[in-house]
Amino acid sequence: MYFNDEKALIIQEDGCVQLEVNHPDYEQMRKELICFADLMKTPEQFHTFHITNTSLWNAAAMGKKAEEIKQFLTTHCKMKVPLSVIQQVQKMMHRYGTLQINKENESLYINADTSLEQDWVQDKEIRSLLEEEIKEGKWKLKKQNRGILKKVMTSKGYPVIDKAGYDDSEQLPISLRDVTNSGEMFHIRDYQKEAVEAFLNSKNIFSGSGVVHLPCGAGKTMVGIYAMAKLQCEVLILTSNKTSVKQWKREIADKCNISTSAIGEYTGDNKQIKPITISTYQLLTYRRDKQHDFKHMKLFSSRKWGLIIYDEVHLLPAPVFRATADLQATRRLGLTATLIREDGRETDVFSLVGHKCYELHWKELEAKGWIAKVQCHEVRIDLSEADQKLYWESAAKYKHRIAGENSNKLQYIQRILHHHAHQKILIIGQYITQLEHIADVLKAPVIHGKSNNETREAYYNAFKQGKLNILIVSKVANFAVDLPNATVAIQVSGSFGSRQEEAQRLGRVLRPKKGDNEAHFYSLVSKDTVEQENSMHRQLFLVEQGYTYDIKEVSGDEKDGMYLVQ
DNA sequence: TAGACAGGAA
DNA sequence: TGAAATCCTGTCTA
Repeated sequence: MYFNDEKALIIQEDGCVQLEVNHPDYEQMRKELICFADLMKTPEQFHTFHITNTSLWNAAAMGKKAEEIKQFLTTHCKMKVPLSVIQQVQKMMHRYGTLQINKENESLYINADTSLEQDWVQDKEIRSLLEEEIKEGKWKLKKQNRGILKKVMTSKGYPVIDKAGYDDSEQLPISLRDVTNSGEMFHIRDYQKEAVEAFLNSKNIFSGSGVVHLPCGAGKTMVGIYAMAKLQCEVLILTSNKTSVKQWKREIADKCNISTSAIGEYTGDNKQIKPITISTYQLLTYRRDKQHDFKHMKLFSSRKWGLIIYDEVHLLPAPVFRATADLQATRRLGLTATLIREDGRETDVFSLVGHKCYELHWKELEAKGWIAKVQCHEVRIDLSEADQKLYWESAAKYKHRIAGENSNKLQYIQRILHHHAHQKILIIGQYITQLEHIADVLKAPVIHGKSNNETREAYYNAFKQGKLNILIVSKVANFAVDLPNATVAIQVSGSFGSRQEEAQRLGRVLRPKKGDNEAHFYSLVSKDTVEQENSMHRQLFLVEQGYTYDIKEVSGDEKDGMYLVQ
């Protein structure tokens, strides 16, 4: 069989694409591939991508053509591209845009391109959501099925473009201010403006709804606020926690000409419903037990919202998906830094909130200087002798923790601290006992879930003001929006293969730095354990964004710390 | 009537 | 896979 060794790709029948890491065109290839395929694995020699229906539609939504993709695959494949892959690309990209939902005289219709096969009509589940056939390629559908139909059709390989528009909403005059409360001049950044334009004019599955994908610290709140100012309507904002509710409220009051009495918090301790209302996912999904209803879901229909903002949309809980399915007549804006979920429900986010309508890769923002340049290091450390015995004798479910708490990690933490002396360093980990032990040895404070607010604030402030250089934090780092930024982050343990957590933690050093604008992210991993496997998966999202981990293998009895200083 | 705290949920 | 964090509510205390 013809096999060209100079080419970079191997393509399998199931849509998996292997990219040779040492190929001279690796970087260029990676950039091309992530436009239409998902990164699945990153072992040392080949990175595996997967071409899926969703990844192809996303490419189509962002303006890519089937021909370009086929051309790219054919040009760079070591051998002949499997026919099944060519067909999938052809079929899915061509299907995109051929099915539409339209509104005529208050009724909803689905219109299909009749030059294509109408096999979707044969599907029982899809049929049950339709009302009647008007003529070939035109079906009437029940209004209440608008969301669920899109979801079902999408999952079966038929993306529908929703052009039925939105219900009338209550108007609310909002404009941006030029000067903030602290007297600073304020203007919106170009990319934030572009994101909102893309959202309002999105021509993908939903016109006028969608997900904006921006790195941590790129000012996603401002994107939401600018969208509000453009739309001039009443807004419901859903976010992940109470600190974030307060932050939205503060930002809106600071950046907009609007009376604070028009902004309401709808949380456990304060249930206001105002023209701008901010709430949490957890309140919405609260119910006493499975026999009771979600009593706060009615917030969705309590006013004529013109826009619903889903902050951190990747965290969207299952019951809110269901509610969102019924909300297709309200404009929706999703905001996220990491549109990935380990439960695979990102397709649901696409089909119910909206497709990705704007994206700025982390590395692009770095190049523009809006975020710091981060060097990622993975330090692979041998298990200590005691832990090694324990590890091999223990059942699988305990191995992750033993590897995470590997006592050899401590000496490498100390070496890294020594190497970055006088810089601001966050040590982040998963297990409280481990963190407390580290805190003990380093004589540094630790903050975890049970630390009260005064303690947290006191340490955060000391850290911000430079009175404190080392701060140890638990999983609070995944949630706390007020956790101060640092120059160096050391991850000592983490939860299984969470790509989101890895990205979140790297985000802790992204704020631009004075001088060379450089920061470091270290991930300490026990060599040849489940932790090493998990860490590969954790890194996938960041590798997709263009980060590379420089890997150092070290053994437990090494006495010199030179490996860090080269 | 505010604050503390336990218990359940996802 | 397991551990930890968060939030909401109801109850108890001062």
